[in-house]
Amino acid sequence: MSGPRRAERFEPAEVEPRWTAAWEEAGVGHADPSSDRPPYTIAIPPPNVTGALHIGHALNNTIQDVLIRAHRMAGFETFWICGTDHAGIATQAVVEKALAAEGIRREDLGREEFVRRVWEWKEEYGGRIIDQLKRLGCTLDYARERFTMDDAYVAAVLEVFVALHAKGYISRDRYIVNWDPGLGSAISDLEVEDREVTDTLVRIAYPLADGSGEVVVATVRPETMLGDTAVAVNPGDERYRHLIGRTAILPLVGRELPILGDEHVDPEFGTGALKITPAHDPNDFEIARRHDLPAVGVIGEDGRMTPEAGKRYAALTPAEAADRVMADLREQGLVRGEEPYTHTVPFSHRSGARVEPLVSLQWFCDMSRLAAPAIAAVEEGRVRFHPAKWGDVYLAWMREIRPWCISRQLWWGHQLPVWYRGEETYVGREAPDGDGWERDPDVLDTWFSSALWPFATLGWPERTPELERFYPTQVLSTARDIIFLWVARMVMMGIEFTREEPFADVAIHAVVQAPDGRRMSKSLGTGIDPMDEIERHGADALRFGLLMMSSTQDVRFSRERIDQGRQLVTKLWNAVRLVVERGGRAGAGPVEPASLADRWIASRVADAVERGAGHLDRFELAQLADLVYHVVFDEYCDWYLELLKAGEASPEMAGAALEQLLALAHPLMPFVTEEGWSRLPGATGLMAVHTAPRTPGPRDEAAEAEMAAVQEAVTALRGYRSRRGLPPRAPLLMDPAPHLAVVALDWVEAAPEGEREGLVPTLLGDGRSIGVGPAREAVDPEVERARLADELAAAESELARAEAKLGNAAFVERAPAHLVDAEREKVERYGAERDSLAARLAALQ
RNA sequence: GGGCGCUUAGCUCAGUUGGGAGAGCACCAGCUCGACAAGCUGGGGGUCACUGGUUCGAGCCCAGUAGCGCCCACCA
Repeated sequence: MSGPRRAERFEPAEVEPRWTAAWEEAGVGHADPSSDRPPYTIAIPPPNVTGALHIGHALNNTIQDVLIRAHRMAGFETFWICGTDHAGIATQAVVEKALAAEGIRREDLGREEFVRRVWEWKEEYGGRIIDQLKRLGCTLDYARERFTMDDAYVAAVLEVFVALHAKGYISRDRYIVNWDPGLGSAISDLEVEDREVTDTLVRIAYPLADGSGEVVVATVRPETMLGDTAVAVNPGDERYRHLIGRTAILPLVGRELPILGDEHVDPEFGTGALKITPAHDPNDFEIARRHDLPAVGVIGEDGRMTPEAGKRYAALTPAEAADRVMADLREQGLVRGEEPYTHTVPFSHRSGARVEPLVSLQWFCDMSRLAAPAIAAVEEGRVRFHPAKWGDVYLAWMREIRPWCISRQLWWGHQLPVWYRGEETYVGREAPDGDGWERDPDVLDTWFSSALWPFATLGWPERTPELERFYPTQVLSTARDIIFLWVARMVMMGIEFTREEPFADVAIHAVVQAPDGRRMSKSLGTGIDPMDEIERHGADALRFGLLMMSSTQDVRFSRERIDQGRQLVTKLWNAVRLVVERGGRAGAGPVEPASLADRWIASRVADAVERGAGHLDRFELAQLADLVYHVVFDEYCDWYLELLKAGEASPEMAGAALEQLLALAHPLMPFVTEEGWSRLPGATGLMAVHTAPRTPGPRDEAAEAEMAAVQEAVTALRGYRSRRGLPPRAPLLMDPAPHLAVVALDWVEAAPEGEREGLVPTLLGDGRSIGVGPAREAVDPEVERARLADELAAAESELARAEAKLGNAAFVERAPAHLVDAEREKVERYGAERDSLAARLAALQ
């Protein structure tokens, strides 16, 4: 008594880790600078050292692994640079949070001890994402893992800072910056996001000094009036022109404010008179520079009112100060109106706090001269974006580039190579000689060090073998959200310090959103953990699904795509089992086709290989995934393997075609293809380094046309069988030789005389017969009548359509001849079919 | 205020140079057949957002409209 036969199932959880280990052991990802193969390098966008793999990482790294694996198999010496980023703010925040759980503040520890704790944290938890990348199947060069705070990397960062300072690009300035009160640090323009907020727009009367009246200003930040140093009006504004040059008195403070004219003021807005607070508004800051006005800082870096705001307000929060100012103004009868006002307000991307613009002493990098060659690089095509439109976005930003505030008031990061002693300032990697020098406590913006990633990871400024051999890199793959933050800055720094563009192609991929269209984020609870998906269906399925989703636009996460990947994995696996069972082999070299089916599949595989290479060249990975799916599923499995089972194809060709398909699919689904390869007799070595030439064979148009006829016929017969309710077990055999299929169906006798022609016109076109056997089912005349009526209606509709087209003289005259001929052919064919169907229907009545 | 993108089946999305609209999931019907029930076969389902234009012919090209999304700019 034997139970049902059990298929050997593909178990990703068992299979995948095994191959990850095998690839690592074989050094698949390890680059050899002395190799004579052409280099192909990608620098991974370094994930945050404390981070975990999210969907965006999974997609981005799948894309990179596809590119790397495909080029490795194509004979390149591939180097996928591996590493993590110290991610100053994010990492510091994570560690601070952990310390807070123990009731410790970083100030309690002091800087040195705190930084030591961060390093401890990094050693303990820093490798998690690297392990996750291995689980995803990524063949990075793990042995050369880099970190943006490695000694060599730090040296590169300091070298760059010193060099840029020497050229006069980096300097220290007192300037209005985006102050993040939550972080206690300045942040750059790119780390600020606008949010809509409804505030109250209040109108405040400022009395004129000569007692002749008042000027009314409008503001949403009444507490900033304490720092006003002028009132501005538009010089063309008739209402106020006479006030220019006169003086107003700042209420509550008593300061004299010059009234001046400036084109920036919009007469239409508010009252048309603008209070000028140079220390707390970027526009006011500019106006103040133009008119040489002093700045009075009333909000401090601690986020509270300063002594300069006056005793009554000092140490309050700005919100408290606003209330008190309003109360005091009301008391003095100086409030002239209040209305709700909705506008955009800057918030910190980092801490979420409302950004407080304030004047602060910071280090800035002038980007204008760095930008010029980086603009030319894209304009002249040495750096190409895919899709190309992102190049325009890059250029638009670069052409309007502004100074970059690079200093951060944090503890974790690259401390500035700047020393002070009294009034002296020294910039250099080592402290200068002499006593009393103190190092600037600030650190650099994380993106400053990230900007050096493609060459600092290769040992620059040393001329290492890796740098000589693998720089510049070929491709940079990322989502669009860091084009400015990172991509643009890498191009600038790469050109400045290596005289070469750091990469030639920038592949911009989709941003994966939550299934409901919201942003995927842990805090919103909309995140999807890729490791869960791997657990569910395996890394291959996840990789495939993500690639299918990665068309050029933003896309919602769809688990169905991962299911589709799982289907393909299963299909491929079972195809291997069947081919092995039928005696198929790998590595047999060119196989002589033994049948129409063989010729057909060889041609279809050649087509897929060729189109796949094109998709890869154009970074169209979603199309590549779709192509692989269809050639494997629809062509190889649905048709070719069915023909193999029917004895219409040869095991030799089945093995050869499978070898090519496994190689084609391997970069997308490395695990199942590697496992399948290992099961195929004759297969040697790892599929991951399978470099057998995959130049596409010749297409066989004749075989494709004949096979199309067979497919059409078989599909028609299956449809007929199903509509007639005949048993699906009824055999359906094909003999493709020499030119067409002869179909034998033992139920065909049930079809009325004459119907067979309409059923399989392709087959009977040159007189071949259908083999017949005993009828198994009686046909219900009612059902049959209805079916014939439907088919008659369809034929008539087709006929009418073709006749209408041919009735259009312009069509006959101007359309290509083959299309016109096709319509003429249809008129004949459907005319005959209509007549035949009508006759049969009449016979049934 | 400027720029970019999107709108195709119930859902998520493909759709090459303009020549009879596709996939996965979902749905209906039938199938445990010696690769595969994580499966197979057949089927139903679409005003390609809307309006106009170009063309013999438009999902595709052009103009406009509406809705949604993103980026940049940052009139207090």
